[in-house]
Amino acid sequence: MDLDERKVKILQAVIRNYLETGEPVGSRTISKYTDLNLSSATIRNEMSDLEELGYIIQPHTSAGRIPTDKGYRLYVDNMMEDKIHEIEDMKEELEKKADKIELLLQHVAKLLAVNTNYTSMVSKPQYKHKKVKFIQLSEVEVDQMLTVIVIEGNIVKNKMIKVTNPLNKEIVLKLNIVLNTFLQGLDLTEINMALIQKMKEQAGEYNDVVGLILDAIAEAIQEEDDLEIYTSGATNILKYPELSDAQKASELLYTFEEKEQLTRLIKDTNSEAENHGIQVYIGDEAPLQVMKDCSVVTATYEIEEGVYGKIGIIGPKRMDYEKVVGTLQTLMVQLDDIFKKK
Amino acid sequence: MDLDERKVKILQAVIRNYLETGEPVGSRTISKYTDLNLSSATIRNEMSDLEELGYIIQPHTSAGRIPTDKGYRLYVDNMMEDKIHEIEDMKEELEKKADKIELLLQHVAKLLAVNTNYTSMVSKPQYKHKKVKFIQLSEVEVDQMLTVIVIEGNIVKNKMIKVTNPLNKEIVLKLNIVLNTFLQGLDLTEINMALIQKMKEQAGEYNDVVGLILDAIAEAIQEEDDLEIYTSGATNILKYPELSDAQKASELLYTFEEKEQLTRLIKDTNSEAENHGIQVYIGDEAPLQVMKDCSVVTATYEIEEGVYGKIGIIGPKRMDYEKVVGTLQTLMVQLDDIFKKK
DNA sequence: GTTAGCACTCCAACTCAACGAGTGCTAATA
DNA sequence: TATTAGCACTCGTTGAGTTGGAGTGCTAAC
Repeated sequence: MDLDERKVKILQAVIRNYLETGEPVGSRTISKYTDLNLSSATIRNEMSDLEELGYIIQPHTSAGRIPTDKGYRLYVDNMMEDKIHEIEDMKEELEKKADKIELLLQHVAKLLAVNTNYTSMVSKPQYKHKKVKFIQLSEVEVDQMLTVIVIEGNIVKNKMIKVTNPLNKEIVLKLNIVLNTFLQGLDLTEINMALIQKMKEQAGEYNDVVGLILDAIAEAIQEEDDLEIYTSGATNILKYPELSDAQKASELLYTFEEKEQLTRLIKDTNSEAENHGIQVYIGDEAPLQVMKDCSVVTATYEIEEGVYGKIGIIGPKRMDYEKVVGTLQTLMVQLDDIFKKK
Repeated sequence: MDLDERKVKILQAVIRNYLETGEPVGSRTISKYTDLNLSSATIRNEMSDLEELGYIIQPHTSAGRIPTDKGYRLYVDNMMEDKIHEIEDMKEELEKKADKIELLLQHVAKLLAVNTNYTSMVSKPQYKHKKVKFIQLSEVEVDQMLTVIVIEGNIVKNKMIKVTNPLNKEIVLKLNIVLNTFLQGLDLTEINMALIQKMKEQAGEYNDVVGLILDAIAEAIQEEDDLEIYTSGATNILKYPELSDAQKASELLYTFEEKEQLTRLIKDTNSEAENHGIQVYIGDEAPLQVMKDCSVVTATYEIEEGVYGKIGIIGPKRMDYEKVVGTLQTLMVQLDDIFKKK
């Protein structure tokens, strides 16, 4: 027995209907609401076959059928193929816009969630080797020095430094020159003891300030090291009865609040993501145990060669896959627009 | 009939027990687990009185009693008086520590939530008249200028500005001097057209850059204008059955996710808060309709004269008030420590 | 004033039957 | 041979009793 066209159509109908209602769908429903013009009895036979093939399942003997993970998988693979290709082709060339990127991504997450009624997450792109691009030391108050550090990707970090004895303008100028000539273009691994020693020599009696600034740089780069994730619409999962029983909902919501599990998810999917397109994880395929009753759709965006982040949707398995993929797509276009405008 | 000491003790016992169990408490329980040495019948009589006085209520005829809002109010007012005074006395003198303050407050929120098992919120202190303290323009790349703006409270903002024709070092120096001499110490209302015109004159052919920088300043100050709120432990509310029915929980969680309702709450409680101490809102007293089944405890902290933020706890009405107030207190001490150390 | 005792109330949990949606199977039909 | 009508069967859901227990109010005795 194999999967002929009619079976696929019936499977499609079952899935579509189940996506809408969340209830098991019976043969009579399919018979009435499709243009196949088959009696419920015939549908029953076909559905029986589909069950044997593992695409649908009965939650209990006298209930309708619901799709299995395998069924969803077929649906996604077959019916979405076009859409997915479409998107893979449009290589988003996102202009870097590092300051305010947090707000932007938060906004993206929000849009995603509002448009889909599912939960969204967006990860901040990470540069692999964070290089120092520019350092500036300036006096804000007599004992307060401001260190501005710009790292690769025009990410700007600030750190106030308290000094006990004030530095005069010349010293500040000199320190700025020393700092920039020594450190520009280096990442953390390249700033070694020998280098630090030399800088401190040049700084003379102000070597303690250099120490503080180096700490600030380390801190700034370290800060960028942990993958930041923005989520939105976490409470949307409560809209789907199959996910909103106390136990499950609580675990899921907790996962969205404490994001460190999500970073694992992002990292896991990153490593697999040789193709930088859209990926769909259904049920147990999802990289996190808590999401075993969910589907996860992720997309990768690149802001420059090798620097990319993820955007994703988490929702029930009866997720409106077409819409989700569509939304991810439009949102990428919008992202593009925003980046280009600024 | 008035509220004698024994009635208060019984009321106390009812509330304490209800806080623990979340179940209506009966006369027998009180009789057994207090040192009053009264039979359940006597307790029954007293409870009947307490009900008549409006401190407790029966959810249905043959059930135990649960405290009314009035009951909780008495409990809080009477039994917490000492604690509240204690805290009002300890005027927290929080040293300002503006950069990284976001992380710090986030941490505070987390600690609060973890310690209490309720939901916490922390608002960022706001300066009323945001004055420009320091401006710095520097070249990061040939067409990329970085504007650093420090405003009152040592809040640092950055903005990248793209220029079409590069500025040489002298021009940058000159612009920095112009910007700082003209703008230092001013807030948004004081930067008027006349001033802007004068600055542009001084900037000569680079007046467009001045325009961009002014925009950046406006943006930076605007950004600080909206009250930022950090929350933690939103999912904790699901631990309390009386709050975790689908409808209520969903609304509450949504409120914590979309924080703009919380800003209203903070602002409302601010205006009332002539006393900068701890305030308890029980049930309908809470400033937000969604929290009508909750209690809200807020505390005000001051980082300098007139600049304060709020920290607060939202939980079920059967909240462990003593613990919450205690935790708020310890956390304030910790906050103090952190500020002083740095 | 306190307590023991008892009748009463009412919720929660359980059982049970009726119902209905949906199935599988068989026999008839095109 | 594929499709369909018909029917018996299954099983979860719903709603109506039933019961037990926790808790109360009241009364009479201490």
